[in-house]
Amino acid sequence: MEEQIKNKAYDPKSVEERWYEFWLENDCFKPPDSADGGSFSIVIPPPNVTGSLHMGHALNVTLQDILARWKRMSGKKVLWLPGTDHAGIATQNVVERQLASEGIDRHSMGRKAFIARVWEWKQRYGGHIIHQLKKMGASCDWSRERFTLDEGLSTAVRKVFVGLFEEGLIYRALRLINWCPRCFTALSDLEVEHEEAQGRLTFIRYPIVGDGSFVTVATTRPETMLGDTAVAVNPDDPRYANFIGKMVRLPLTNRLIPIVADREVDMQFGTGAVKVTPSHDFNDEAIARRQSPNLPFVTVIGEDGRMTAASGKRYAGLDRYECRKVLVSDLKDDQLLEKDIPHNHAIGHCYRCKTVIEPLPTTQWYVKVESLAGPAIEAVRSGKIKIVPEGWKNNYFSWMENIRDWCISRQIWWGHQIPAWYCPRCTGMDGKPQGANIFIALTKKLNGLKEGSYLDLRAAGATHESITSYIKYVKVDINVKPLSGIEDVTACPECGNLEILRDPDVLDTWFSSALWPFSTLGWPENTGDLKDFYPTSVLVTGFDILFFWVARMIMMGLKFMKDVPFGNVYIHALVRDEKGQKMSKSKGNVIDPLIMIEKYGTDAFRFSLAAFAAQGRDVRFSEDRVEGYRHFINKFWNASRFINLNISKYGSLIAPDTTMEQLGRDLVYAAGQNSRVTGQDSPVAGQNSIDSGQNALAATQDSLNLFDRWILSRLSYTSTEIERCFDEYRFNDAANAIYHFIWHEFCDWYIELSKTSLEKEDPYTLKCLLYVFDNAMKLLHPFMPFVTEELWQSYAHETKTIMLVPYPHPGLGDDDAEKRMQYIIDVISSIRSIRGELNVSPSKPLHAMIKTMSTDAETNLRANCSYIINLAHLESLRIGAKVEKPKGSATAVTAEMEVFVPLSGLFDVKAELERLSKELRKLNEVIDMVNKKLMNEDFRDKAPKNVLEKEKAKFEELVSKKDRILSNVNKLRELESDDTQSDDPDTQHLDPCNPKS
RNA sequence: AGGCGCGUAGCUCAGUGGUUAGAGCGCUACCUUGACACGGUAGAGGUCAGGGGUUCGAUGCCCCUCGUGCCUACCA
Repeated sequence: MEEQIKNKAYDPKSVEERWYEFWLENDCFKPPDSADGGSFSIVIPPPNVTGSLHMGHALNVTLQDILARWKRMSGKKVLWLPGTDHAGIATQNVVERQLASEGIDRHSMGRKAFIARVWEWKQRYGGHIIHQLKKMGASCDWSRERFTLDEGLSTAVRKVFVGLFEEGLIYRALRLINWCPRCFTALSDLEVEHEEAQGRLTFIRYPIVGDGSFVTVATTRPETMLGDTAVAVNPDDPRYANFIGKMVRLPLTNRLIPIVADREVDMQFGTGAVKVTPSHDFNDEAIARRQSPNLPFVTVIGEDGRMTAASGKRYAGLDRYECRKVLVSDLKDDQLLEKDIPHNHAIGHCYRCKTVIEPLPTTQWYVKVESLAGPAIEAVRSGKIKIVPEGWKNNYFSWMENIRDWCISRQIWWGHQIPAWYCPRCTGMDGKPQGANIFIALTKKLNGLKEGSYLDLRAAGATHESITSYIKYVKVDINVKPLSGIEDVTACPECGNLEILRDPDVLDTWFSSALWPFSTLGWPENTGDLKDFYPTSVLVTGFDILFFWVARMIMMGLKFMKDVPFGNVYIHALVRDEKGQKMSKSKGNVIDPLIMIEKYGTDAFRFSLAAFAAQGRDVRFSEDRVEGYRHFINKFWNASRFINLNISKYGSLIAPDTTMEQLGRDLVYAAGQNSRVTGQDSPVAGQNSIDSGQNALAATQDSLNLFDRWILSRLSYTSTEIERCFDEYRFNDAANAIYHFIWHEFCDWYIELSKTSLEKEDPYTLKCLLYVFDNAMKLLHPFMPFVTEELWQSYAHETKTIMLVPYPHPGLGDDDAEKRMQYIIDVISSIRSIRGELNVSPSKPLHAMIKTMSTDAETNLRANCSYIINLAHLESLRIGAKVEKPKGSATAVTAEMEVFVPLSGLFDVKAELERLSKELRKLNEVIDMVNKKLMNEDFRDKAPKNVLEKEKAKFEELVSKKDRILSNVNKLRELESDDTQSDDPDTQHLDPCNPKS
């Protein structure tokens, strides 16, 4: 406590690490063995092992931590399960880059050694982000941390793969896929980012065989013409009706290709004739498959993005873009280039490396999603899964309803290797021995061969063992039949062959992520965690992975757990910079969360994120606001200093060594004795409900002072509000509610008022201060775990951490106290306003008189006049129905009273007249408006009665107020013409607060 | 091209079919008052994008326009 009193400012650095260690040592993040309130679980969206904390993570983690801490304090058995995913492509890229700097490539070191190297990297650097999550204060149960390549999770992956495979929901297919020529792997549709770019539309003449005329086609990718196998026109296009069935000579090659008809050809676009390159365009592939017989596929671009041998001698080996230039110039030379005009279109890029993707025909593994999507759609439609904010539901549906099969194989090494094997000895679907259809490249020559079919290599004398140990890559033709099983397949079930080969591909990282909500809880084992925590309560994530991850988790959860993976999905915004731009390294507008923490402390940073997390809106992050919330923490810190100072001063009012818990019980006990507070419910005991409601306080009106009652009522209201906000994931509203309560109610008013009653040694005020502050710390804790723990520990408590203390529950309000308090606030504010606007020095004590218009107002003001005197800095105050306005006073008019402040001598009549007429102006505007409404017959007839009544009452009040101001104005006018501004004797001998005077 | 969202104070954003539309930051004036200058008090500042419509009543609901952002899409 002494420590705290010394420091006028909160210093987060000296605090945060200490308490995080403390929580860990005391196992505060682990779910208790039992809890009455049921369980609450969240699995973290696993960040990439390669990742380091960015704003998105920071927001994501903050929101989850708020929920976890809130639910924990609310008595739930909370599990927040952390972990990372292995991020196949990204991680492999990182390590390959590292290797490249050492002059090594992964193929030369071999698969085994490479994977060992990645693990090494992972152990060394992979924990980085976990460390950063801890800095954020994340209350994850670290003892349950998981990694998607863990043994347990790999078992789950294996089981799911085999299950789906055996059911025919996983299959291999040869078709066009998105290929990244830099990452050297297939990508799923989702992993391709489309970006609008300025390109060119090239019009090329294809000579028609026989008649010397041309058909002109338009293309954005001229280099693919080398792989054209047809030209397509719409069968209804009269321009080309006679062309269908004719042959054209493909320029720059000697190939003849047909002109075919296809309904999908858009007659409006380009020339209405389209070149068809089935190997390099999804659309063309579809045309090719619609033709009968199917059009042939000629692949002219290879996996490395260079032209293949099939493109002809002149172009083979050229980069695809280089080839484009050469080819266009060649066409020009041949007079076959009609025109080449600028053209905007969308181009797909690899989401990992931004390289332009190349559609290529390859054999890949797919998940047939249609049957999985149905139930997943239904789960959301039926409300079994609630998506918040609701707007995202539509996105979810529209994607799910048009979902396409999911390509899950990746041609990389880091990941779950596909559990599929091939027997080279068995006969394949094309009638050949399968070994002839398995192509293998080796890292070194074996018996004179560096590559060839498995059969070729064996025929040359290489053993199965030597082949498998020197594999560089393997390509398994679509005609080869895969074998799969929970256990590794070591012998061909058909022919008993022991010399079989494993599929080299690994699974898409999202395949394992899709199982995350149950694989992390121990599935396929039947664990206690699964029973306790599945389905999880809520998934907190960004919308950017709604399809990648959320949708797939729902499908997999329903399929393998027969239940949804989570009840709620809270989708939060993207964090942008203050200009609304997406943060990205290339733009250089990235704000590093760790720098924010360093500068302002974790609590201020977390609170900022929560306060800006309005639903359905992006977060525009600006550092100024973080600073603002650091000020808020400081305010809170100093409120605590104030309380501690007063404990030192007035501690004798409470028993020595009283804990906060005891204090609460005492408050109730005393209440029972002298009827300060009635009721069975203690404000702090029991469920910790804040019972300041009518029941509890009915008998206290004469004993607890107005302000104690008022602040208890505000606390109660705030708790109610916060609980409602949390329930609806309105984090920003919750943050604002607590901010407003602490700063503008507790500090601005209650602390100021308490100074007066503490001077009178009112023990209840001290107790209320402590009690309300104690609850404020609890309310704030989920947002600001560190400072609240630090402060909480400086008070005597019976429990060891604020983390596990019951969260304040909503209670009843005290309307009577709120209404009375409003009078006091109005009076004090109006006097302050007079002071401020008439430029009266704050240090000058004033006299004031209040003419009351009801006995209720009068009693209320009299009971609290010492507070008014202190807060408005008065020398004297007279209250009564008969108070007359002294000459030369400034006035303020409120609903039930008039306030006069005699200001002879330091009084600028003009300024006061100005002030009053400004108020009159405003008032007149409103009166006009209300009057218009009331004069409207339709309004009187059709508006609901209560609204009508309200308007009438409002009108009366406004008019009365106006009259009173007017009369004050008139008196001032008289004064203005009166030169003798002598001191008013009335103000001289005022007896402060004496009702009789 | 389709879908979704946004446009409210100088800035960032809340908000609601019916009180004089709010907050934070910023701004202005005054104040070093014993919790806090990372503070206090008092102020200034808004045709709620524009135009129609529904309604007794619209910033809120509907339509259109303009501006802006995002997602989805095989127009070569």
